[in-house]
Amino acid sequence: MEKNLEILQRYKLRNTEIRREILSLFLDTDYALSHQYIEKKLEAKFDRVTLYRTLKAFEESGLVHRIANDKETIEYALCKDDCHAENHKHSDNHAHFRCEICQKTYCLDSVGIPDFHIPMGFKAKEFQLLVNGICEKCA
Amino acid sequence: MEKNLEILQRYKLRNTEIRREILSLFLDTDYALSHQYIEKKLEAKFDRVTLYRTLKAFEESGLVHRIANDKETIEYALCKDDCHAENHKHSDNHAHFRCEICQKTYCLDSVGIPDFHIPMGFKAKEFQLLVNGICEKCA
DNA sequence: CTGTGTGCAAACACTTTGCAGGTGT
DNA sequence: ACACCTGCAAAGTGTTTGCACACAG
Repeated sequence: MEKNLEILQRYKLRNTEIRREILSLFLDTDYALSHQYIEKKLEAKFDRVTLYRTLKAFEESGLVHRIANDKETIEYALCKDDCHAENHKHSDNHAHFRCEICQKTYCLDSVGIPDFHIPMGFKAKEFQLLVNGICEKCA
Repeated sequence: MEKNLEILQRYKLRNTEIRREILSLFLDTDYALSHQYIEKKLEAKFDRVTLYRTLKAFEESGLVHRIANDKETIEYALCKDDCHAENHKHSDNHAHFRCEICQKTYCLDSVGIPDFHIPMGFKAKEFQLLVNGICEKCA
């Protein structure tokens, strides 16, 4: 995978097998991935600890972002399109959609966070919008 | 505490010591509480397991709601004002604000979720807006 | 060659479950 | 009286740390 290599380089991540594979998983999937899901997909090919560290490295480099949800599990996603492009700083300011039925979380890159009024005194820096509902496929 | 008793009754929760105390904690605090925080406050007065079950009961009865965040820990909050009033169904459709410095999460009851466009095919049911930034006190 | 990544073992932290006894209504 | 709540013990699950070795740059 040429593309994977290039992406890893851009984020100053070393080109190792597990990183290439996990990156491929992210690229091939249109919803957010949890540690658990990835582990299952990788079928014990790698150590669980390494997976933790890989996800951490991906997050810290800015390759993926963590998605807020009200469950116990954390999910990660690549931003689509130009988000993981030149600007090494992620703008996570788009909405996320979580399907009640299939439990998958999608980035709604087209949905920016709309303007709204914040009470006096609070300085807002970043917004995350989580929408719960039913997705296309489950409808 | 007269008020506590009344609230517990309204949510069909039995009037036990731990429930009264935890409810008081929620009433006395203007930010969201995590299991950990409550446990510390209660100073080993009750079993940790009971605390888990109490929070679960509070959540299921609709007394508190779970707040989405991108950390590992889950936080709970009473809705302010009329939210934990007559309607036993919570509307969590208000924004939450998390301070980067003090790490506290506040309900911004005054901030409703604004309208925005959801892509075709997705059926939205509930919205949660998380705002990260710096709060009044830490500014 | 050097610094970083990986796998293994173990520790640690978090959450759930089952059961016996106690308590609210 | 009955259903529900609590505490304890234990199991189950998730996450982190330290270390030795391997590997990418």
